[in-house]
Amino acid sequence: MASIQAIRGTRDILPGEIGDWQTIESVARTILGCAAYQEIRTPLFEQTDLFERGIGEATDVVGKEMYTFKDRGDRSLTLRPEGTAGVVRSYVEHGLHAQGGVQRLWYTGAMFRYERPQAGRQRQFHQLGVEVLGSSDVRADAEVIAIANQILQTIGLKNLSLQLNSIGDASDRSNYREALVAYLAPFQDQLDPDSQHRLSHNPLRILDSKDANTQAILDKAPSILEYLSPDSQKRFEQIQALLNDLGIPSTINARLVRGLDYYTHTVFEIQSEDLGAQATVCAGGRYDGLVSQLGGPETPAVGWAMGLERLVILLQQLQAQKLPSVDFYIVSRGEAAEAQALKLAQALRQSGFKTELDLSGSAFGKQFKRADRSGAAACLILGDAEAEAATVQLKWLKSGEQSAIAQTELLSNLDQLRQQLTHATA
RNA sequence: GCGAGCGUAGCCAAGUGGUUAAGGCAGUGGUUUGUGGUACCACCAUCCGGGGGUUCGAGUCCCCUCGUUCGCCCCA
Repeated sequence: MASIQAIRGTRDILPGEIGDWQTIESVARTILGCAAYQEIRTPLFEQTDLFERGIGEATDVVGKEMYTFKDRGDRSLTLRPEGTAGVVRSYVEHGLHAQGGVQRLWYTGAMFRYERPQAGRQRQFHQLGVEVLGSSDVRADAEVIAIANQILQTIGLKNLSLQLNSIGDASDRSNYREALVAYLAPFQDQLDPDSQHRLSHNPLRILDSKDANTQAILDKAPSILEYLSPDSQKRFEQIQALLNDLGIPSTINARLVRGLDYYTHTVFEIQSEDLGAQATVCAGGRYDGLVSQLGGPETPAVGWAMGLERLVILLQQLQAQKLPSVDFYIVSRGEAAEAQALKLAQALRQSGFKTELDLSGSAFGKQFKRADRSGAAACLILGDAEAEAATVQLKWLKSGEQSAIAQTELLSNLDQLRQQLTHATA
């Protein structure tokens, strides 16, 4: 194809589906506002180093999925593959911790990962996420999960499940890692190739393997939950109790480990039954070590991110798109009438009516046809006679009732008009 | 990065080697130069994602390429 098209893994969001995006954003904005979270906007690209140190060099996201390039000053920059690292960098750089207390932040925007595009996965995609910085209270973990849950419920999504796990602190994990490797070593030959490789590099991720044989071997493997210290254990029990009190059902999944290195203790995912292989709609957890790792003071933190494209897919599954209809469709013919029609349209718009002006100049019959298709409640008609008398024909399209009214009178009785509109559309 | 499927107009879609590429929806014009939603008529792909090859002849077969879908990896 000779014409230029959007590059692989990117997509235009056209007017027909923008409503779903706006629904999701406004629901989230309202809920986050009520929970006293503040929006933060950070740059789309950062020093490459930030992601390498923050996310972990051994992770796939950093190892093979980053959009990294040199700028003209020979600096290595990377299009952000996720939101947390940038938010934490900003938090440290601007000394937000010095403001004391807990910082509750949220963000939304485009993220970039160089992956093979697939349903629910693109190279440029959008996330909405929250970060609570400065609290180690278990209630913070519960709060962020409750908010995620509230957003998804309010949007109207069904068939979701919350999976919960604890991966303990660094020492719990290193104890467990040893135990897991000790258990798996004798089975090394029977593991799938990826898992064999991970045995030496990142053994915990073997738990995630979808290979049936590997999973069978894992059935008798030790569980991370048996290796939690008493403190970690207590945390995990508390979070479960809190969610239970909040009436949020959850499932413990001891094999849930996340792909980014910075997580500690609580990790969770919310999955949908109605998506394909990319079923995770929201994921997150606690990351107590990240802030200090990026040069800030020891700061406990917890957060999550949602994949907006995936939410849009789910939203589209459960509602037929209905075209937004307009209040008034204005048809006109003749020089004077056309000029008056424009003025009338502006006046109605300024008063908050959704008003569409027919610009075609074609025959009245054609204009009426378009008026009908626009789904307008009423049609305003201006021809030579109306222009002369400074009146306008007001026609209710559903009933077909039509009457002449002075333009000034129309504009001075807007409240009444508004009432008639709600009746006409009801 | 790997495996498999698909790619015909804005959308859905027939066509499986032989002159001019069905049909439906949408769109545009008309019947109707001041009144719509129904109906009827007309128009709407010199071309089958792109490039190359086989053939007397290709949308139809082969190769490459791009895109897309599903899965793996991984992830939101």
